Amino acid sequence: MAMHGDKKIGFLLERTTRIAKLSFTKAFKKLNVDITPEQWIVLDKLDLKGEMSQKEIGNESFKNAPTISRIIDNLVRKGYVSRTSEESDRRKTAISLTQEGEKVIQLCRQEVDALRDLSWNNLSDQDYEDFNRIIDQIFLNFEGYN
Amino acid sequence: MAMHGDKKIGFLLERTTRIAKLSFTKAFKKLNVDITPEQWIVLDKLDLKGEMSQKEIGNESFKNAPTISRIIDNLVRKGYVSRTSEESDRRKTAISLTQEGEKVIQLCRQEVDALRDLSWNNLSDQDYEDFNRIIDQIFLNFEGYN
DNA sequence: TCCTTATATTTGCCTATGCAACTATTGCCT
DNA sequence: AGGCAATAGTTGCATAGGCAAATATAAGGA
Repeated sequence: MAMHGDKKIGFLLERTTRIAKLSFTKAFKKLNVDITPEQWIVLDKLDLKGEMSQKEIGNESFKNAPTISRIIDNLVRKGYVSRTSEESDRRKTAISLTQEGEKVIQLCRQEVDALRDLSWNNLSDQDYEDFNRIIDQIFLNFEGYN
Repeated sequence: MAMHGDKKIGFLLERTTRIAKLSFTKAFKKLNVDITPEQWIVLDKLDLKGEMSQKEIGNESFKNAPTISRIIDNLVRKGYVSRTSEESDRRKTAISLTQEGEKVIQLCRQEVDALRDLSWNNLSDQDYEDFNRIIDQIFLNFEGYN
């Protein structure tokens, strides 16, 4: 395998992740919706799956417990989700979308999809498949190191 | 072009970027060097290019001025770089590696290279080229949105 | 039942990053 | 020269995220 020095993996990932976040941030601002990309991820998960515990949200979005806890704090403060202590296991809190939260989903869904499609401009279906495969493998490689 | 909903670009990027940073963080810890991946990026740039202004460092690493300012603050506090006001233009500060900073580079270089190679395990040279091309195009696509 | 361990969440402290506002210089134009 | 715009850097305030420690609750074993 050849050298990988000319373009640095960390740099490529970091730079593109950052501009992706910025783009989504601008999209929400354009729509006059006061959420961040991370908050969108949580709202979107709740929309797809319904009520979830913070632990479940964390597992599915690969974020740790403190991070999820604080993102939920902010979403509760904005009135987009609500916390309810679960009866069956009072360690858990059930997180669910409020009506306001559902409204936010409605407002943003189309633009989010459009932006995701835009990110694949000038790239083929084959590129899409390759990218998914490669970035998953890179993830696994790092996972093995940890 | 087909739908891109099943795997979400933001998620793929974010997850892999995060584990990459974590891996580098652990590598530095293993070496008993108290730097972060971001601080490494700056030290590495300075090692390659010699004295640079904060603006130059920011341009090359795609970080904004406040971020660079604070990363440099931390590196100065640790004694790995020094700030000198430039004579020709006193708005600029010349940042340079200290001897301690050079020592850090020496200590880490090998492990950083090894980790970068490891990230390409089970992937071909073609994959490497494809990934670079695709992620660059994704970056450009988002850049057009902004 | 009592004790130990595991799990879910929260909080404190730190770095990185974004935006906006502010300071200090330099450059340019009239 | 005088004044205004551009440039380099810093600082305040916010979110995200990492680690470690603390709290609350549940589960399992002696």
